[in-house]
Amino acid sequence: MTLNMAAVTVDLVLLTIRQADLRVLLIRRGIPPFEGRWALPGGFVHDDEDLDEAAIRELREETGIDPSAGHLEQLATYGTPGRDPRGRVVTVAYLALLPDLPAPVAGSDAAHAEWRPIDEPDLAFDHHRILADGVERARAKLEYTPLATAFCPPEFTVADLRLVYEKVWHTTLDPRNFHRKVTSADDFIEPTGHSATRERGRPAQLFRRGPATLLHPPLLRP
Amino acid sequence: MTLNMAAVTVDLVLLTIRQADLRVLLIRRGIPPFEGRWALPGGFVHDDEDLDEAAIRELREETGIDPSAGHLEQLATYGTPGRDPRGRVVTVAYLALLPDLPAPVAGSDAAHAEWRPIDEPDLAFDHHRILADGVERARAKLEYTPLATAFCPPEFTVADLRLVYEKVWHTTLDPRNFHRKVTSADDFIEPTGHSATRERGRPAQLFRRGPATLLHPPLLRP
DNA sequence: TCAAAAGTGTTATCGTTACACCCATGA
DNA sequence: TCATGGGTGTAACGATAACACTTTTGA
Repeated sequence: MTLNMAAVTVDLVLLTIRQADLRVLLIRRGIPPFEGRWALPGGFVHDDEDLDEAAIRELREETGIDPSAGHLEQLATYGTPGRDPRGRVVTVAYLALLPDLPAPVAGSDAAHAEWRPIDEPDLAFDHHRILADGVERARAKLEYTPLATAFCPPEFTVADLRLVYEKVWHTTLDPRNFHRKVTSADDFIEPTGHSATRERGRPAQLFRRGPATLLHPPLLRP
Repeated sequence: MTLNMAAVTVDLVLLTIRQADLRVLLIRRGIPPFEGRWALPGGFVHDDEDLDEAAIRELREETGIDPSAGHLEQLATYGTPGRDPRGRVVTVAYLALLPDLPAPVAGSDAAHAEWRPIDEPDLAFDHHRILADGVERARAKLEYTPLATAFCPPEFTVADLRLVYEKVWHTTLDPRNFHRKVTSADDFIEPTGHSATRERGRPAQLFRRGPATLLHPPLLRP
């Protein structure tokens, strides 16, 4: 039973909107291999643990937050021989979309964790490819699902939501048409009755996530 | 290095349109566990082999065809403890969309392979869930990608392509509007100049796959 | 009163749907 | 000639994009 065996890990692509930019949580590696390089957080899957459970546990360890605040899904699995110089390691990557946390990176065995721009170069292992796949998945999912709300706090304005789309897609959207589209899409967002005043301008209504699981009609990238 | 280790397999969800129905290739298991039950084809990933390579090898072994004839992509990974009674087995599932093969199931260690309806009950392991995920992925991908052509032979008619959509989505589509939509979508299909006569009716133009990787505008499920 | 952001109305355009209609073949 | 499926035309409808305009706040 030793042939065809591999170590199994989960790696996390944690995305958030922070300081008006799309960012990913990276960890500065303290030990070889790739010592001193940025890497995705992750760890071994325990013997009695399902893959999703391992991803949730790692998310809690790295950020201290519950996945119900955002969104967590399996991304893809990477197992090229030699991707880890220590031996055969197959990693199941997970993608999380998270609100900007007031309490960031609480844990943690991750002493040097930071929210970094998504174009950070020189990542450890094949993490550049995993990150690129995660970002592309997030971009595509924003079109057909209401997952943009996973980047938002429990109550948010239409402008907050628009900023999510603009930063993830790296584009600009017409605020007036965007407003009409998201407020008229079935069950996407629901008004809470409250409103929020920013520094300037008219106060905006606050919304929370609606029950929709698919966006109809979709919001297509320009 | 023995903790957190698992056997790694690939399982294949091979879909085709056969006898005017969406079908999946299943294998009748000859040995325990689940002896006598239908299962997805699959096998162990070799020590020097990438995951995609293992999937391609298994596809060749099970069907004798090259994946370039259709489409092969990673689907998802399943690793619930206890999913295989023999021990910890993590399986990376792949989804293939294939044309109806004149030479089916050539291989093979799979003595009892058959193209079965996709609602086949009582599959081995957690293969019911994997199959359901594969079918749903195929349904979704037909909306936004030109992958319906992967179910077709190198030359096909618009009616052939429409049948793919109708069988995968389990619905009916207006032949006239479908024709206009697929012939006007950018780079989806290209006329070969040939035409084909069926038993009845006017001969139809033959097409081949175009270079598009995304379908614009998309073909949404009714 | 002004700047800034929220939100509504209007119009041209495009894609979809439903269906009338014509075309090209085998029997 | 008729039945059958291939393929085009067209009009009503709905979604989108561009942008003029009104609303509500802080400074």
